[in-house]
Amino acid sequence: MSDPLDDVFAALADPTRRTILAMLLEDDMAVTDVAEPFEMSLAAISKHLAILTRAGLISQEKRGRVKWCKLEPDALRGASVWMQGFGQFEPVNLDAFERFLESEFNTAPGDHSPEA
Amino acid sequence: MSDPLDDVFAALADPTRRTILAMLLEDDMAVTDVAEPFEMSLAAISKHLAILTRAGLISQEKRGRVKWCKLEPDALRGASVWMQGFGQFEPVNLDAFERFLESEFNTAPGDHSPEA
DNA sequence: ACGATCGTCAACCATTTGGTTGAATATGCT
DNA sequence: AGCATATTCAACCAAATGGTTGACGATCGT
Repeated sequence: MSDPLDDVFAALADPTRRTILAMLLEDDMAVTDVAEPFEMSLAAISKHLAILTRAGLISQEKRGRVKWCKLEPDALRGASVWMQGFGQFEPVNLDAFERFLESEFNTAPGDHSPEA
Repeated sequence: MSDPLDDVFAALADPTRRTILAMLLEDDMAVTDVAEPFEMSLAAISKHLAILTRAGLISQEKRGRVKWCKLEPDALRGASVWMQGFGQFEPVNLDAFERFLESEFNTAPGDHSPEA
């Protein structure tokens, strides 16, 4: 009954969560490591990660006692498409959009070289 | 001290507000007319519009006793760019993106034909 | 000047959010 | 077995959110 965009945008509305996503852009991380740079409890970060998971923006896989967090960038697609409905642009042709991105950046899928 | 993205994404997280934005895509509207299709008080809509205004997503101009609401799609740019930092796409060349959109849809700026 | 319309304000309310702490659970190490 | 580490759970809290209603100030039409 509730639009997934609700969860995605709500998840993105918090700066801590956006920072977490940016961190995960570089590499998958364990919950404890995600929490390390923040001045807030591990439990708080755990909640943030749960929210990101519910929004589909990350996935969490438990391996041993460590739970690994992985960015799921595809979850941003819906939101991105929605937003592109504004501006002067018409409802967007995603296939063409992807072709455009490919030709622009010549990037193989999943091949993002971390800059740090 | 607080990131404008906080306000933009928070504004977008509510389905009522997203619907309002979609309505304004077709045309500028008076507050009362924005409120009409919703089953909630005018005051509630007025608050939603205030939130959209604070996020920069719309502007409001009072002409006579009527306050006109106008979509400000540029406010989505920052959020859009932020999001495009994810996925497999690298930090995006917006100019190229716009050229792409132009060539795809061949649409004069502001010329959006409403489908309803 | 009067009444109707447009929109906001103020007070209130229930629910959600973002954080805390301490206990609990699950796994790994020796 | 026993202890340390990784993570969540539960209870709690303050503040923010999304809604209501009723009163209010502006402006329009007659």
